[in-house]
Amino acid sequence: MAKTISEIAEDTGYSRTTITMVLSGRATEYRISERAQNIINAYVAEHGYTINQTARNLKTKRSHTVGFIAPDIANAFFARIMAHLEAHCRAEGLVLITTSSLEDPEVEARALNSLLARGVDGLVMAPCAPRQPEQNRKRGKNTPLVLIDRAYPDDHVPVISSNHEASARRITREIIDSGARQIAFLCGHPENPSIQDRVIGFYGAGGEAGLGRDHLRVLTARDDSVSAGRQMMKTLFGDAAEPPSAILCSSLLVLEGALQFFKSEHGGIPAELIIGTFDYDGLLDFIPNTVLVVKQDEEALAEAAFQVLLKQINGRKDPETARSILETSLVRLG
Amino acid sequence: MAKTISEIAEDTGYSRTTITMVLSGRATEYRISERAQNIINAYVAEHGYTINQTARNLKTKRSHTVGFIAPDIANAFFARIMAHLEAHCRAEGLVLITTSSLEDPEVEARALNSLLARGVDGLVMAPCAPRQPEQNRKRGKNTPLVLIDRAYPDDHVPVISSNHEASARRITREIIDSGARQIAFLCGHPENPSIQDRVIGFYGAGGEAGLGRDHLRVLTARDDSVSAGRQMMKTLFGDAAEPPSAILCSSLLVLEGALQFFKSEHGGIPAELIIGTFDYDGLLDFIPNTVLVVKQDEEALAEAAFQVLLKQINGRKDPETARSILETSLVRLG
DNA sequence: GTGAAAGCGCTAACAA
DNA sequence: TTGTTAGCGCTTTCAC
Repeated sequence: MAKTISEIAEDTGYSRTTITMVLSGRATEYRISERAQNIINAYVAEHGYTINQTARNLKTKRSHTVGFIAPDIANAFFARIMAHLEAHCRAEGLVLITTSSLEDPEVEARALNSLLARGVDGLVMAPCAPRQPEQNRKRGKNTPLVLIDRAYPDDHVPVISSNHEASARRITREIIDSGARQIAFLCGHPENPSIQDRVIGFYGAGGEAGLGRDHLRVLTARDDSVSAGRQMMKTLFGDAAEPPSAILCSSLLVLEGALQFFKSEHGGIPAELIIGTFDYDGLLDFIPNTVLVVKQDEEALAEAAFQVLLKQINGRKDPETARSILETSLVRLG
Repeated sequence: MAKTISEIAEDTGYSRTTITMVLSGRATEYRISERAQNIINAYVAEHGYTINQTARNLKTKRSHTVGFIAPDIANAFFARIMAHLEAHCRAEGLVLITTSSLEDPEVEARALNSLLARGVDGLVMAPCAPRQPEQNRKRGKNTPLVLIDRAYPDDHVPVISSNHEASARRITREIIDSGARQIAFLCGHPENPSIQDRVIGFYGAGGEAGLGRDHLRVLTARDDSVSAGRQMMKTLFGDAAEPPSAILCSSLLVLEGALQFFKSEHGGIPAELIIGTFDYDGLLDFIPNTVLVVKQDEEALAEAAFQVLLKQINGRKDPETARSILETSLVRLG
C-alpha cells in the first residue's frame, strides 16, 4: 500500500497537513504554494500513494461504505437490485458490502452486526423477518436503514417495495380474461408480507370475476425453491378434482419446479396451461405457453432505496418513515 | 454504535486491557478473575458493545474483508460465483465487497484502487482486460489476488477457470452428433480469452468431424448482450447461403437475442434448431428445442478461488502461480 | 491478575 | 502559506 502521508512528509520536508491538503485536492483552498504542490505531486507520481481509508474512517467516523443484506444474492431479483445499488454507490464514491441472510433471522442478525461493527454509513436490507426490538437497540437508531421489497408491518423505517397486491390483482384478472377458470397460486415462503399481499390481490381479482375458492387454490411451501414448486404441484394434483388451467408462481424457482413436475409426471407442459409469474427472466419468452409476468422495476427500487438512504446519510435525519410503493408492469409473452 | 472499550473501562473501573481481554474471549488465557469477567459481562449485557472494526483494522492491519470485482454482478454466472464466495467468506468471518467493472478497464482499475485503499485482505477478480504492469506496481505485490474465469496470457497470478476449450469441443461434438451440419457460434466480447478458447474447441471438434469453414461460422460482437445476439443473427441471415441447423451461444444474453431474432423475424424458433449455450438457466429446460448446455461449476470455481486466496492471506505466500482448470458438465435438455 | 502506554495513518483546529 | 498537535478506538508489550 505504498507510502503513507507521514513518509511523504518526511521525504519531501513538508508537514503532514500540507501533504494531506494537496493529496485531497484542497491545495488551492488552503493556499498551498505552487512549488509545494509540484514537489509533492512529483513525489507521489514517482513513489505512488494509496490513502489508508481505514485510518481516514477512524478519524472521520465515516466509512464510505453501505451494506446490503438480502435473503439470497444469487437470486436474479436481488442480484439485479444489488447491481443497481452498487452502481449508485460507485457514482457517489461509496462501496457496497453485500451479504446473504439465507432467509434465516439469525444469520441476518449476525450480518447486521458485522456491518454495523464495520461502521457502514447506511444499510439497505430485504428483511427475512420482522425486525426485533433488540436489533433496533443495537443500532442505537444511528445507522441509516432502509428496507426494500418486503414491508413487515411493524417497521418504523422507510420501506421501498413494489405494489404487490395491485400487481397480483392485475395479473390474476389477465389470467382470467385469457380464459382460465382453475387457477393455482404457488407460493414459497408464505410469511413474507409481499407474498401475503399477492394472495390478497389474487383472491380479490378472482372474487370480482366470480370465481370462488373452488376455482382459486393457494398452495404454500416453507421455502422458495425448485423442489418446493415441484412439491406444491404434487399436492395440487393429489387432491384437485380438476387440473389447473393456469398456475401463478411467486418466483422463478417455484415456476421452474412446477414446470419440472409437468415434464416429468405428465410428459410435458399442457399447451393450454397459462403461466403467471412475479419474476422476469429473458427466457420466459421462449416457452410455448402463454406467459404473463409481473415485471418489477429493480432499477427503480434500487434507486429509490438509495436516494432515501443517501438523504439520511447526508444528515437530513427527518425520519420521514416514508413507504414508497412502486408500480410494476405486466408483460404478456408467448 | 454503543459503548467503546474506554467507556466500559471507565464505568467498570477496570483497565482497557482487561476489557479487551474479556471481550475478545481471551479472559482465561490472560487469567482475568471470575469477578472481573462477571462485572464486565454484566455491564456489556446491559449497555451493549459493538467492536469498532475500523479501529481494530487500523491497529492490526487486517480488515477481514475480501474484494470481488466482476464485469457484471447481475449476470447469473457471476452472481452465483459471488454468492458462493460470500458464503465462504461468512464462514471465515470475512466480509465480501463486490464491485462491477462493466467490462471497462478504467472502471476496473478504479475499483481495484478503491478496494486496495480499504485494505482488503484479498481480492478475487474476473478481469476484463490483461493486467497492466502499473496495476501490479500499485498493488506492491502485497495484497493476495486470484483471478477467476478468465485467464489472460500474461497473468503471473493464480487463475481458476473452467476448461473452456474442452467444453466447447465436447458440446460441438454433441451438436454434430445430434445431426447439425451448419453451426453458428455467436460470441460476445471476443477478446475474452475464455471465448477464444471456446472458438478453438469449436473449430477443433468441427474439423475432426470433417466440417469445414463453410459449415462452421463464428460470429462476434463487441459486447455480450441481448442486442448483440440479435445483431449477429441478422448478420448471419444476411449472408448465409444455408440457415444454421444449430446455434451455439457464448452466453445466455446472446442466446436470448438470437431467439428473439427468430421469434420476431421468422415467426418462431425452427423446431429442429439445435441450441447450445455456455450458461445454465433453469428455464432452458422448457424451450421445446433440443438444448445442450455446458454447465460451469460456479460453486467449485468459487471454492477453489477462495481456498487459494485464503492460503495466500494466511501467510503461505508461496506464489504457486497455479492455474486450476475445472471440469464442466454437459447437459442435454428438451 | 491488572494496568500504563505507545502507536496504527489520518484529519482538522489552531498556531505561527 | 505551512507546521504542530491532539486525538479517532483499538491491540499488545511490558511492567507492576
